[in-house]
Amino acid sequence: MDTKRFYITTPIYYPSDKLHIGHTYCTVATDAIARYKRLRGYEVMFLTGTDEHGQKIEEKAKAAGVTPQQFVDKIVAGPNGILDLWKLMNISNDRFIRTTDDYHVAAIQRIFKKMYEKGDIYKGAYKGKYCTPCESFWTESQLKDGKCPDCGREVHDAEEEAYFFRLSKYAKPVQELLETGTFLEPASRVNEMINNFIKPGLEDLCVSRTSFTWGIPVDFDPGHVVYVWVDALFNYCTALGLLNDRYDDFDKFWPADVHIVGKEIVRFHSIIWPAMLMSMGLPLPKKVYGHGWLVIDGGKMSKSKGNVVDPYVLAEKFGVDALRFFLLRTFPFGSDGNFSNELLISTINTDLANDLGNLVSRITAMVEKYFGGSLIPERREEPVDEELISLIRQTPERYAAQMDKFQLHLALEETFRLIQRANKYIDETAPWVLAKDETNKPRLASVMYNLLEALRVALTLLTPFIPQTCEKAFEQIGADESARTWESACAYGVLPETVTVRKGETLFPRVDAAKMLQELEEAEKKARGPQVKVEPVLPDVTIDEFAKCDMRVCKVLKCEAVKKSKKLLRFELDDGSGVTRQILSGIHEFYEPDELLGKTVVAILNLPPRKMMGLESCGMLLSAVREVDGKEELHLLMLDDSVPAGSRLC
RNA sequence: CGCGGGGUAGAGCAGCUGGUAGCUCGUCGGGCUCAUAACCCGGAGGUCGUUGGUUCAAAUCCUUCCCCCGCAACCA
Repeated sequence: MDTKRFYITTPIYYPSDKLHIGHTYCTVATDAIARYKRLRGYEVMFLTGTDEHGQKIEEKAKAAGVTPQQFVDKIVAGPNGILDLWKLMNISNDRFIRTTDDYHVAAIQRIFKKMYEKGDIYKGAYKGKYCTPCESFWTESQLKDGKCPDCGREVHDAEEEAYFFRLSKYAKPVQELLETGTFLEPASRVNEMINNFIKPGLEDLCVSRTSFTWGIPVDFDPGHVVYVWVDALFNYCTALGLLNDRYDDFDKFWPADVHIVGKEIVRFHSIIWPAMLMSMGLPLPKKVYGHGWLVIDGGKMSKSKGNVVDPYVLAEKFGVDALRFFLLRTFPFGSDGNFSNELLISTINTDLANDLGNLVSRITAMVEKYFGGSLIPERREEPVDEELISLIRQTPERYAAQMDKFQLHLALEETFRLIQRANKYIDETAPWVLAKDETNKPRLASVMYNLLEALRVALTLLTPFIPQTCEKAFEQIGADESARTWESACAYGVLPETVTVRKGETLFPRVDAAKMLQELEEAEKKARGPQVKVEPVLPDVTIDEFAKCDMRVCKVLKCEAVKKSKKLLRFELDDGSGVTRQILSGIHEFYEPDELLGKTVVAILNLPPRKMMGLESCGMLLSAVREVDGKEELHLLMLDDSVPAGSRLC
């Protein structure tokens, strides 16, 4: 019999910016499913990657003064980039595709040409509203008050030559696909697609652009680049080797078992994607699953609101497994979830520290205390054991039923029911009472064994979610590799009779909520950048009063530290008069004398001379000053060296 | 009438193929002391957004209105 195979994907993310907790959520969920399938014995292909072309990246790169390739390289492969993030989050993807990879580029050109030769891609004119200064096309609906949404200026009708995909041709089969079967889940998303997009009629889709160049060139028509649809969606196939020889398992893994996607791109995956596959004569993926979003205070996370949550900060503070667990335990996978630090902390404390971590801790402690670490083979069963044992037996099946529906939070709920039952069982059997009488040893051994078995099964089920912790905990309860399989999770009595435990480090320390919230706030403040305190504007002065200040450009002829002074520097300046002027300035904290030699600075000359540290200062150098995070910062005002000494400021 | 989702105990959510309203946190009280001040048991707290209807029976089906959120060509 063939090995059971499972192909699962995340979206390929757009690296125009650092990824946030929402991307992490999606990837972690996909990872848990992939790990679960491996546990179940499937040969899994888990793909993730990045969608690196497009106008936005071209613009961002330009603004940053680098090439688009350099720009995406940094975000994808640079320090704290996307690859690093997935490594940190312990993501077990088998492959990572970048749409700038050579094999993908070449394959997309072939796919585009194939669809063109078939007649499903044709050349036409893209009509829209054009903003000349922004060099951008907009649709009617994108306009803001009839004007360019970017710059607010007038737009005019324009058209450009472009290639179109005959999406309209596939409207009917796509509708049937959505209406019958379970292609798109959760089911609530189906109505949205049909009412919103299919019923009003599917228009042909613009699949090339000439307005920017950062994309895959249409090889038979210079000037055109392939637009996102064909480029990005087909990644799921090229990464397996479709029309390229980098990989060779397209036949093995295609069609995909499930594309996990965010709800905002459900449309592309449930309408455009199947249509394009139909055009190519390829089998359709078995399922598209649109998960919900993490929202904050009921509103969307966004840069402009400044409420974007950084996964690095959270992983560092709470640990990777705790973060993974929280994301998947707390929120129903299909719908939106309200993210908050308070909820994160309370989930960690309740489930991971109090229930799971503490259970491991109390059981291993008892086995060590009462048996010196290894159980005796003698047993004495009692009726009270029945309930626990029967739950141990039932849980894997219930868990699997939920996992197979991608109801990750419910699968975890089932698992924690077992963990809670085990905690209760300790109360029911009161091992510390049994331990007082030697003759109860066999009974005590039974109780401990049942508890260890409950833990073993629970840990196996948790492995896809918190792999690192489970490994540690398995060690502690004396479960070797063979006792960590799915098959053994479905059985009772797998651990050896005289199993040896070893109490280890605390798996999940309780989090001090008040302290942690404060730390997070500080970390966020730091991430947000320094807080600059700006002084209020002073009361008005008249132009005449201002004109009394004689501010002039000076050249630094000599600069040295004043002896015994921490702050003072002594300057000899050329103020244009021909006579050297001496000024003292308290800026030694910010500048060393050498670096100021020869600089062009500005000074007020007509202040009355003043003595400092026994030296006379004839004027004052001007600096830009402000308070950052409670500390004063200063920049000496310096001009271009081409400005001659003696020039007056007015 | 653009489309979709949602309004259920102090907070966050489940229930919604109709039949005495559940879960987690918090709160109050009790138990236990093996354990990460953890664990176990119990109590209090809800006219299930609003209007009308179907039914022996509605949070659950239909209807009126109100409020919140998202989407509306590419932010998971």
